Amino acid sequence: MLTARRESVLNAIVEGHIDTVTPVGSQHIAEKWGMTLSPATVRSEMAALEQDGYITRPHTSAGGLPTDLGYRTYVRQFLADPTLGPAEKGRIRQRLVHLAMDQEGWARSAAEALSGLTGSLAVTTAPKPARVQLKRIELVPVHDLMVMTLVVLWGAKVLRQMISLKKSVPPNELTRVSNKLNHLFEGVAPSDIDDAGLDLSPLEEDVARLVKELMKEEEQRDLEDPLFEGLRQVFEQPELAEAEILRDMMDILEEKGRLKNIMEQVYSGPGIRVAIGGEVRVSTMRHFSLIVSEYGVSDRVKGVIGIFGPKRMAYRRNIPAVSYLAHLMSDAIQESFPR
Amino acid sequence: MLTARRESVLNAIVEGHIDTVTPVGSQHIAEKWGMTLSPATVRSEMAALEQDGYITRPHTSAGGLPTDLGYRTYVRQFLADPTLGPAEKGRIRQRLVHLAMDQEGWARSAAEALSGLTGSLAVTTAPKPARVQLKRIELVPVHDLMVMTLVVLWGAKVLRQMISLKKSVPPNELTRVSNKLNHLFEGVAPSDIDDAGLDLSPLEEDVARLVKELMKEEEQRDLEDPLFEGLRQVFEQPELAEAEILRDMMDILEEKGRLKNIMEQVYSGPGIRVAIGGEVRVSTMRHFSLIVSEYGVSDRVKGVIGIFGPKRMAYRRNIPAVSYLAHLMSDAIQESFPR
DNA sequence: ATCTGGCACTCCAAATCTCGGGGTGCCACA
DNA sequence: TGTGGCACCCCGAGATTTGGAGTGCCAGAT
Repeated sequence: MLTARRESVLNAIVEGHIDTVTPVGSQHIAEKWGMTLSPATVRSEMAALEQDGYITRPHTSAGGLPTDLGYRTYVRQFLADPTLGPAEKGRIRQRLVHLAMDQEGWARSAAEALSGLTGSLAVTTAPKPARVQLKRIELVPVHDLMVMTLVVLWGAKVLRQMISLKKSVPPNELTRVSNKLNHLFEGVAPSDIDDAGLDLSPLEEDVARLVKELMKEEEQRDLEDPLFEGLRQVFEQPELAEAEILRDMMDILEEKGRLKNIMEQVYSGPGIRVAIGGEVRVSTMRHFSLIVSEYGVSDRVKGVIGIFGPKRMAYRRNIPAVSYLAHLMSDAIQESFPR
Repeated sequence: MLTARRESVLNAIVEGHIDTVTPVGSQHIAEKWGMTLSPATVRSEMAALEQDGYITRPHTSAGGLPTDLGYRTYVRQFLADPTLGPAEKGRIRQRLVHLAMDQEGWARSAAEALSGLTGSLAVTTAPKPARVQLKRIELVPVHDLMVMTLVVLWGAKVLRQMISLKKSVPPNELTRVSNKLNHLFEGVAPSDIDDAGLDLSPLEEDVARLVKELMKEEEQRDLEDPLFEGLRQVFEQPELAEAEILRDMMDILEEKGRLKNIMEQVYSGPGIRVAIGGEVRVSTMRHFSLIVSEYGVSDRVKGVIGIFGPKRMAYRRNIPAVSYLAHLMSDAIQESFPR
């Protein structure tokens, strides 16, 4: 049974731990309370909290530490109502300047704002349109048996892939091929690329197939690669003195794929999500939390923005910040992707 | 006076320190020597080395630690002759597979090979052609007052920049503009873009100017942005337990610009270079060393590859590895950029 | 039926102390 | 010029101590 009082004791424990790093004892809590409750009473509440799995103790006769479940219940209140003071809102808006930037620029700018504001490691992915449409194909000879295929999509995304040829092809022939294909396929979606009955040369066919392949892949992926900002700050966190924890973090951050994978597990649909420690089935996340929110315009374009850090992070500030920034991004995108 | 014997004592100190992490005393050295010299004699040599600034002592009556100068003299021998055993060569070649990769792919593959082989943090920049030449201009509308300009260069590099328009321009007008400019400027170098007497519309002029600007910038930069590989491994290094040293490292690695700057200070021309600790005037480099080598084909295309790590790194292995890999890269490039 | 003050007890973390060993410097001698 | 010997230094790893923060529980107050 989680009575109201018990819950506020839990809150005090979580917040106490967040800003002292150490286990927090009954006295601290009673004091924070303005002594409307005695330490002894708090102790009995703590015993109950431990019983029910909200807190643990590092050893008998030590203060309490929140468990994942403890954090979860603590966090719930901010998820329910992630509103932000107007002052904070202003501060965020101020930091988020993205005039004349491409989409990756937006993502970077958002990450910078978020990181600067919360002092944590911010993670964002650039907005990615759900449907892809061909703008132009470009064939650039690299040397006689190698050609780089560039596929420019609407939205200014560029895909690239090398082709190796069996035999040398002169540049002007390449130009002819790309012109022909551009003519045939301009503005087309990957499913509409169909070379049946078009009477294409073998090279033309190869290129068409490759382009279709690349575009399909692009359409399949649902997030761009994440980029992060504020790595340095996260090292200030005391938990990273632990070699093992540091290793875990590097494991997650070293290749984008890992982080992306975790983000995909967590975000699932609009709204703000939090994954706390072991809640996501990745062992290296044990000591960390991830706050993420999707942003974008439903079904047309989306990205994800979030904060990664030790479980002992400032949820109270971070959750509303992520939430608000996601809204700002969505608004900006709404304006930029009309139609 | 650095006699031959004194120098070999220095070598023993450096290598001893490299693999024990601790200061190294006269006994160790004498033993390593097979006891052809007594510890007492070694001590007097060490006194001289300290006198001349090759080593320091953390306190009276402790073993010796190499200074930057000490490392420098130690390293000199490998710089003079950075040859590698055929076995090692084979192992490197084996790791370096870059068929059908673009140039950034090469750089990444090289970094992976280097990192995997030496267990250090490898840094590379993609090969960058010295001269730039226009392949194609692409104008992609983003929304009615925003257009993304893509500039495709020979070598398949793509530059991108947003333009904001004063008033809306229909897509087919954009296509017309890009077609016209492509017609005029295809294959041209930035200095040859000259809109005088060409009778261009204001928009055409703007785009032409922008393209010229972008290409000039591109020509000016002499290195691509560095990318690195093997971050996790460098954290295994015991020196990074020191919070301050760790912070210094994050400072250098967090934004590419910083690292690039240091690399540019160090590399200066073909051949292999080493910067040890304070030798480069960047305070955060105090505890670190950087081995770099240019690669490429003289005056036509170049990049840089290197290893970053604590001063106490395996120069003996790392220097030849960097050197050999640079050669491999140069050869590969030679093949791929004929003409 | 709850809450509280009091008390005995636990455990950690920091401070202090001890001590062995790896190191030096120097000197006298081959 | 190199070496053995010797006195001495000083760090670092344990061992020991100690103070404080904390608990659990009980008996009495509300």
